[in-house]
Amino acid sequence: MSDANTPLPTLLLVDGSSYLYRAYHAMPDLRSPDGFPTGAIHGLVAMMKRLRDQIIGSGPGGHAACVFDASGPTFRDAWYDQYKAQRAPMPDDLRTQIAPIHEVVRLLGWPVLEVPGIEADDAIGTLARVGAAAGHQVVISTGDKDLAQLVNERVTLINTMSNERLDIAGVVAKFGVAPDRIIDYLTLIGDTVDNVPGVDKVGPKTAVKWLAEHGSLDGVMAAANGIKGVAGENLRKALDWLPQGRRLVTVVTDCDLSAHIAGWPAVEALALQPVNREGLLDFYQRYGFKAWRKELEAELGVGGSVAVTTPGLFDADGTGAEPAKPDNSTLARSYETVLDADRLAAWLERLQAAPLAALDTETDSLDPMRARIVGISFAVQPGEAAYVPVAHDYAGAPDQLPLDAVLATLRPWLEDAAAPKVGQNIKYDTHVLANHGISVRGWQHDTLLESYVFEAHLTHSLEKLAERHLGRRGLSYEDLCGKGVNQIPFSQVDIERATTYSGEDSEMTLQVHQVLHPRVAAVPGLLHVYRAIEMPVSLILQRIERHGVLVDAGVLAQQSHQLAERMMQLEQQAYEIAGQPFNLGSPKQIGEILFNRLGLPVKKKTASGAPSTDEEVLQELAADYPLPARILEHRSLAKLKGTYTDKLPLMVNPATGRVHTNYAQAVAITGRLSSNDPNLQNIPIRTAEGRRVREAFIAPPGHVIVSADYSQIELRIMAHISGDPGLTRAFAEGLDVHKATAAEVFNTTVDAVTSEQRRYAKTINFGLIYGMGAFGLAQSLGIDQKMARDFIDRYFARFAGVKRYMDETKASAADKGYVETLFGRRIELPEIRGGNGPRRSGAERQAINAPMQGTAADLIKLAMIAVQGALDAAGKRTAMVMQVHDELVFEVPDDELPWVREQVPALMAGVAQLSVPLLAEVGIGPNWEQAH
DNA sequence: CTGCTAGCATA
DNA sequence: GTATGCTAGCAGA
Repeated sequence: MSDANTPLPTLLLVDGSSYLYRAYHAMPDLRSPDGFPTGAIHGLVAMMKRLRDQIIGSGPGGHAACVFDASGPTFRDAWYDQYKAQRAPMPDDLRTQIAPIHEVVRLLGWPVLEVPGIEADDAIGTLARVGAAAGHQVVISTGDKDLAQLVNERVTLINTMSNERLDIAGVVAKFGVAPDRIIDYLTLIGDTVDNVPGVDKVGPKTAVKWLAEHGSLDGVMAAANGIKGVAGENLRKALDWLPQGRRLVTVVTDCDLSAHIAGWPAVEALALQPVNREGLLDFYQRYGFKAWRKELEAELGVGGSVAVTTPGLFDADGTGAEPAKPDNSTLARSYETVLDADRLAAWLERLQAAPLAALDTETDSLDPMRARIVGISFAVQPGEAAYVPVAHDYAGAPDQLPLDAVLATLRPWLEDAAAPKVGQNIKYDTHVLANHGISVRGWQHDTLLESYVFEAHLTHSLEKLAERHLGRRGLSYEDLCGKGVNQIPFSQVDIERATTYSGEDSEMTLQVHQVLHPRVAAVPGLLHVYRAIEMPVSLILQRIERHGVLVDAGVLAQQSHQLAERMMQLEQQAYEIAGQPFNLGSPKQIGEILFNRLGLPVKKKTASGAPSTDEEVLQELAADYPLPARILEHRSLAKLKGTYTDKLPLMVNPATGRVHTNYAQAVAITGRLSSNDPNLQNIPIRTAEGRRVREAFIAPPGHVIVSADYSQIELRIMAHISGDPGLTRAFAEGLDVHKATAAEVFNTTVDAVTSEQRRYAKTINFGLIYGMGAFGLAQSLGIDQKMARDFIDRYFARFAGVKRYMDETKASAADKGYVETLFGRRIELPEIRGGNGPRRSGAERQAINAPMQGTAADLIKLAMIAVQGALDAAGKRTAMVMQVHDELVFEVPDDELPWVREQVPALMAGVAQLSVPLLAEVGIGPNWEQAH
């Protein structure tokens, strides 16, 4: 559509910045002959050419501007220090394309505007206001909804990507409010991209409803007290913020641009210029846009008109020779489907010659122990990959090489420790191949772990890594297989699409590694953690998981039975007291019975406002009423039964008769592992009934369970890092550290410390590790806050080094934005510099805790490496079967027990020389419970 | 069927 | 008051 029929001259304003990312992500990873990234340039040029044609027409004349954000802070940053704080930095591959983009847009004849300190939106707002006042029909091309607030009789929006056009009626249709209420609308819902909060839990629906009811934001705010529900409550909480939010989302239309546009504010200053063909020719030459160059040469040869042609936006090389494919990300790459033995042999040669090869398996299951291979992909250089399907079985699927033949061919390479390999989450692929009898060797790198070490606080899926580091978006698993009920197994995915997907996975893994590894290696501490800790631990975890642990399902079944009986009794008693049956598993129904029917006092509320029935509350009520105690006991038994005694037997792998947990190595930001399916790191121990679950974790005949755990490891680390003399001495002398703490705080001797004093000191010690304040201590000791404050003060007076550590850590974290473990692992704390109080306090507590928790994690990982290394070197059959943060559990053949009980604690204690001794204690038994 | 909350298990 | 993962209930699709 063109505006040729409108009587007013057109002013076309392009929000260049809003299209940068879109073009970048939409385009394949194009490169100039010398390797310079050109995808975003290509996308922008195609779009600018088309826009000029569509809106202005191909003849001379017309007014326009292409506006970009400048780098650096703007006035909004000064208004609000969290503005755009969550935004990821621009990928390097995009950043380098910005200067060429400005250049080429100018060559195409466009006035280009980029004003330091002023955002593109505000510049556009100003240009639009002035243009409209000067009698122009203003068309704003943007992908950003925020600019809808500028729409009026003279101003329309057009989204060039989607071809959507918005006038006043269009805005009402799309957003449900008129353009002059868009600011109010945006203020209410907030802007997550720019990190501007709105009203919590209020989205487009509620915002539109409120604005319809109350006319405007001011109307809504005035009516705040009358608005019911959670949304109303959140609105009242947000009242102080909203004026500032409104200011942030309001586009400024009176910026001073005169220093940046010669002749401004005359609209004539924005006249479109003729295309600079010579300059453009040279530009196309430099960046390898061959098709456009030819086209321009042809035009120059004919010496014809100024017509600018418009190849499709997604026409990757601009030749127009191929129709644009819906999946543009696969263009310009070469992925081969390997269906015969010759091609497989050819790829094997390439793999064997490669300095580093990426591989990825596609399977029929997420469970690493049960997954069967459906296909394997490889990449040895960017842009190229092979996919070897072996088990696609949909109707019409081509004949594939048999899995056995493929593995037989590849085995020499897969098992060659001298053949360097990289993968994304190599632990999984190692399991999968092990399921088929292949022991993969030669893993050099894992992009999952590179990313985890580099920025643990982010997510590490290959999809995200490719976006973050390659600026690339591949096919997603969901694209291929769908989700939920409609999900199909990978074996039913069309082989051509599977080739693209799996090929991309391998190829992107290789490329992510090429980008990420240098960044890890640039920081010596990170490289050390990656190479000397995470990579070796990954292999050990694979072995632990694969070995599994023996669980006696019979013992658990019996416990389940006993639990069920006791729960029935409790239920009957509860129904009698309540006078009616109710679901003891429902906090909601418990609340109804307790607080409404029986009229017990409400002690506290949950986050969403319901009366809380948590343990603390029920404990308190149990002193005065009979029902809460029954509920408490029932709840704890239900937890045991539901989570452990019923569930664990179901997790026994029928093929091995064992339970194989999965350790997540890249989840916890402090460096800890986490365990899932099942979680073996939260098996009960505190209560007697719970503890019995551990009786089911047994050693097979001729073996024993050995548990070795670090004693007080985090407190020892605190002593080491802080250098506090009192704490150091307590450990050096081998004292009971809680008693020693109590003796200091209560000004008595170690021998005279009462058990209550020790309990207090223990709570303080733990609290300190968590960055606790007086409130928290008071809460957990059940004392008043002043008393708690007093304890803390006395503690810090006696252990001044600890106090100094806390203060210095907070200061250093605020200064650097991260904290470190003893071994150089970094924990980013983006919110420690953030304005908002509670969040910053939270980050400060993390700053205190993370070095201790993280160093403990580093130490036990080093212990795993040391112990497994010693076991292998000595040719022992002892197997490491679990890790529980400060504890390692082994399944030990009887004859190896002397070696293990001697060596393991020594190895654990010897992984680091701190200023206090490390101590590991050993327990031995027929099951895990008795090994403590 | 999916996603959320409340509650609770561990270090 | 740090770091996790899992379950039942329940609401909205």
